[in-house]
This record gives sequence, structure tokens and C-alpha cells, in this order.
Amino acid sequence: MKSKKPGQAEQMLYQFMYDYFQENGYTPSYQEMVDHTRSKSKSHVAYQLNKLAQAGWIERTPNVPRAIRLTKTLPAASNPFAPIPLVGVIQAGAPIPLPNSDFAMFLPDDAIEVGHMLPEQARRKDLFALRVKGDSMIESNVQDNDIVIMERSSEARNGQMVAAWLLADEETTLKHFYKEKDHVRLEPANPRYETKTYAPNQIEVHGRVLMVLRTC
Amino acid sequence: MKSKKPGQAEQMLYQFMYDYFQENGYTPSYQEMVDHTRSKSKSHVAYQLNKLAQAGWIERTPNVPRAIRLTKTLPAASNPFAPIPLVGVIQAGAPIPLPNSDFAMFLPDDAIEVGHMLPEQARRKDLFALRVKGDSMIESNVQDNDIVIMERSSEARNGQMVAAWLLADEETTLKHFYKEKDHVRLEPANPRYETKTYAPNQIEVHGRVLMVLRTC
DNA sequence: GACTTAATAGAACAAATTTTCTATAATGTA
DNA sequence: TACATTATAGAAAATTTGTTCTATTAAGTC
Repeated sequence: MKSKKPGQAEQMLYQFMYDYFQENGYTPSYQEMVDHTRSKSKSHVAYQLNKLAQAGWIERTPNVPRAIRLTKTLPAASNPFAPIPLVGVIQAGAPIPLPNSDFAMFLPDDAIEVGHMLPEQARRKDLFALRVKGDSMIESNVQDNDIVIMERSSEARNGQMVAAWLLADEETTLKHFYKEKDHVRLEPANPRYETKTYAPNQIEVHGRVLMVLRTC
Repeated sequence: MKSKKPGQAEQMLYQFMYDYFQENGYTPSYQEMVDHTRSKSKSHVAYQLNKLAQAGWIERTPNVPRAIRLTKTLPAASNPFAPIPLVGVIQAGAPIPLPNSDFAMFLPDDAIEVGHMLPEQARRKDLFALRVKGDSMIESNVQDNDIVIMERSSEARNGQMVAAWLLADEETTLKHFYKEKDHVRLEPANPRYETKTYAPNQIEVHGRVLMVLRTC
């Protein structure tokens, strides 16, 4: 398993593929790579792609045109205002399943989009946002329809507001987190809802709230 | 120009393409669509794709395999915690060009990611986030390295904090916006920086700040 | 019901794309 | 220097893929 880092040539190839994908929504063909990089043969492109694959930068499906997955994220060299889709709900009251995986109703003339952008940074975080449904956190200043910005994290300290995945119910819920001797307590901030406890292996913390965003 | 809405069959086809793309990073071939939808011929798939294209749901590049762009966003039917890359900087001090379009150094072992999610919502907004560089907004409680969550908007009211694109410099800057009789004033909140005025056609407002996020 | 239009298949075709193979230059190494 | 390894080309071959054409069925319409 010799997986050296890609050389400069491969990096440039990757950059080209990245920009191309950003621009077109699909990856370039080998010929196009030849036309836009220093490589002058498709076989050489294949050669370089093998290296990128070995290094874990890309994933390919053999024999399928334009089936390259770019796994390394690059800062957008193009329009920093490019919008990105934004979907998802989290339950703050009685938990309900979020992703309505059934067909039927999905069609989004009304898809919200959230552009985004952030640069490389020393202490990078893995952030995500959820729209809150339910009012169980109402006393923590989180209301129905708010958006919570969260840091992805599988751990939490007591008192923090977390997004927790309930294994048994296959649902996500937004609650205050308290770890006790042999169980985990998830406590809503609204006295109308009850506090529940779970075995530690019955919940997964997915992230903790960094900030609340009210889109009004 | 008869662009009726896609029927249920086309919608299902779109859903399949969407899920497929979500899963594989590239769109399916016509044959694969035949295999996974009710259509039993590639020509029929092409027929349906034409409708989707007419309706503005997809964009295709003729004669290019798997070159379908899905323009409608669907709620993620899968993992709502899927991370999304997050890149971009905005200048709050003396403007600097943001996207370092040059090659050389981009390679982001340190790409920040911001997962996201939001559902369909009545009053949907087009949001995006920027990392702030510079300290010109320091008195408005926006510091270097902060992230501002913004609403995309080409208009702004006086006093709002906006991301403005300076046409002459091809740079984006974060300032307070004031429209006056025949020019626009962009005012930093830090007295160490000067207020500048621009002809209305020399700046483009791209969005206004909804919220500040400190990732510390 | 007669007739026009839309929806659906199937097969043949033309085109684009990835692989493979062979060959040559460049580079490193003992 | 001799030798092995890595980089680079070129062209042919094998696949995969989108397109076109013809036919058949279903659906609307007067």
C-alpha cells in the first residue's frame, strides 16, 4: 500500500477537475483533461488519476464516463456567492422522524437555499444548521422555526444543548444534555415537556448548538 | 414556450436522478434510469428528460454522458447530517480580493465544513455565510475571523451591514450601507478605517447580515 | 366514435469515453 | 555506466452512452 501524496502535476489536475465540476456539475472526460492540463495523452491522465485515487483524493467507477468523485474539498476559486441547498429539520418537542424518506411529497418549488462560505482556518469546525420544529426549547430562547447552527460533535458537556439521535426511534431531537452515572438525561427547556433518560448506548450526540438564527 | 410542470412520472425520474447523484456524485445514464424507473426504454427516458429540461428542472449538455445538471433542490432523503463544504472570505477592512484564484496554494487538508439543513418554509430566504477578515466592523461586534450569516439581497436599507461587491476592484467588502442622493456610502464601524463613497453603478449589494457567528 | 395528440417501446446507430498496449523519454540508483 | 523505475505519448480496442427512427398504445377532444 504505497500511497504517496500527489505531486504538483496531480494537484493541478485535481484543481482542474474541481473547478470543472464546480462549473458544470459533472466531471471532465479524460480528453478534456488532456486539453486543459499539461498531460498530452489520455493514458497519462489515467496514470495520474490512479495516483490521485491511491492517495484517496478521488474515487472512480471503472468503465463509467465522468464518474469521478472528488473527495478533497477545495476553497471555491470561483463565485463565493454560489448558493447551496439547505434542508433538514430537528425536533425540539416530542420527537418526530425528520427525513420524510417517502416519495410523494417532496417537490420543492420551495427549496430554501443557503449560500455559504468559509475559508481554511486553523481551528476548523464541522458545522451544520438545522431548522427547529417544536417548542420544547422555548425557554432556552429557541423557538419553532428557528435555525440552530451546530458544531458536529459526538460528545457534549452537561447542560449543553445538543442534537441527539435516538437509536430506538430513529429520530433526532434537540435537548439539553446531562450525563449521569449510568444514563443520559435529555431535558427540554419547556416545562410542558417531560425529561427523559436513556441508556448511553441508546442515544448518539450529533452536535451541540453554537448559535441560534432567527430567520424572520 | 410551453413549459408545463412535470408530471408525476417525471418527478419520480427526477427524484431518482437526485438520489443517485447524492449517492454517487454523478448522474445516472439513461440505461440506469430505465432500470430504476417505470420507463422501459432509453428513448422514453430522453422524452421525459426533455420535459424536465423544458420545465427548467434540469440542464443537459448534448452528447455528453452523465452531463445532467439538477437545478431543483430536493430535501435530503438521506442523512440530514451530511456535511457540506464551506468556503469564502469577506473583507471588512481595506478590501482584498477574496478568491485566491491562483493555483499554488489551495490544498486544504484544512477545509472547514458546515453541514446544513433547513426544510421548505413559507417565507424562505436565500442565506449564505462568510468568514470575516479584517477588523473594520469591530465596533459593530464583528471581529476578524467571525462568520456572518447573510441573506442574499441586492437591496439594502440605510444602516444595514451588507456585503458589497466593488466592481472596479472586483472585491467584496463588509460595510454599513447608506444610500444618499447620488451615491452610496460604505461606512466601516471602526474609526481607523475611512468611509468611502461610490457611484450606485459601481457597487453591487450581495446580501445583508442577519447574524454573526463566532466559532471559538 | 373518429381523430388528433401525448405517452411508451424497441432496435439500430453514431458518438463519446475509458482501457489497454506498445513505445519512448526522463529520473533515480547501485 | 548500467539498470530499474517512473513519467509521458500515441493509437487502437472495447465499452458505454446519447440520439434517432419507426411503431404501438393510451388519452383527450369535438
